[in-house]
Amino acid sequence: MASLTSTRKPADRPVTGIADRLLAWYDAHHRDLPWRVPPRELASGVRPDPYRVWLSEVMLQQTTVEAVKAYFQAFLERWPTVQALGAASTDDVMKAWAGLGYYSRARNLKACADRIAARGGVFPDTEDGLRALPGIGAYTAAAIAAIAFVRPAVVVDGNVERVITRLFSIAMPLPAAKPDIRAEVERLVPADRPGDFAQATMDLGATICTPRRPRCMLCPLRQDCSAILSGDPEFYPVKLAKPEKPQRKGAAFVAIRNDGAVLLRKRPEKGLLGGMSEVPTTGWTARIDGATGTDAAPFAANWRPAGSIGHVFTHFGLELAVYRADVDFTAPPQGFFWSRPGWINDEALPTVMKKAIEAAMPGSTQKGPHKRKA
DNA sequence: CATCCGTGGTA
DNA sequence: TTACCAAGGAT
Repeated sequence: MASLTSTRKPADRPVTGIADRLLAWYDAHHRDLPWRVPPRELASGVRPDPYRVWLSEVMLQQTTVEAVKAYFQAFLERWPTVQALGAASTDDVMKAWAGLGYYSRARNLKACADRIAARGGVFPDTEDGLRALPGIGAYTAAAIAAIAFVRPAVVVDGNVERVITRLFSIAMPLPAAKPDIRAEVERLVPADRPGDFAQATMDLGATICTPRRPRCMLCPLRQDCSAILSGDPEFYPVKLAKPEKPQRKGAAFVAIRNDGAVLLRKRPEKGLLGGMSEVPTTGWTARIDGATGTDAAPFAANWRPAGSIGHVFTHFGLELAVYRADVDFTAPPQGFFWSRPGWINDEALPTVMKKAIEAAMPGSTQKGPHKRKA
């Protein structure tokens, strides 16, 4: 049975063949992704563009492949090189990132692009060099080093953790099991194809060794897998229960000028939705609820109820009462600005704010990466 | 090591 | 519907 401690020694079991079987499966069943150089092309000497590898890896942090695709294409089209991204304004990058979440990534992306551009557009080709850059942590540094620079880096993401804990029946809960997982990956990674090995493990985790209902019958590693013998591979990886999310309340105020312009303001650079734009709201990021009526409106106006919207953040849920007022003043109050009429989807608005605006102005917003008009 | 940080999809 | 979770990083 699985051990709860680290007494298992990595050298106890032979691993010959695991990487080979995994890579053979990858050669035949890999996903075709916009940022990826497929194994056949890689073998014939095609090298991945480090800019694309980096951009995709940052976007993929805690974000699904399907959500990333459209944003990756939009960024690449608008900023084809890291120098181009370095020449962009942080504000434009935030606007382009709107809707993808974890907005500090966008700020760090721009900061990192500046650093790379200052080096002539050349990325560091070592794990340590990459790790020192903003927005690049242990995982991303290893992934770029392995995929773009063929370094034998130990790439461990959520997929790898799941595959490895099942393969070796590691029952120690995460994150305590991370050192053991790293040790197992370290002895599996092949020196000649570290990038493909990393991507193969992630593809396996995404399509076969899934969190729920893994398709073990189709798995190229079923003969190597310890968890499958237990009859309940889904048991792994073991994670501690997460604390339940508190529910907060507040109000949002959508002021609309007669030409359709919406009154916005910019949020502080740090913290929740840092650096993004918003319609004025009552407090709701504090531990306590904000006011839900018009008492706390940013200024006097004919505020009318426009329904309410719900939104779920990482660590709390939010219900926002939405009010709309049609106003006739031209000069924005101190700290506010008017969005360009009809261009609300071009602002750096997080999804929760688009929901509020949509409630006040049905049909005005749309999802996905913003595409600039000509 | 724990907490904070978005969003959308799935069973 | 609730609950989980996705190619994590910064502090």
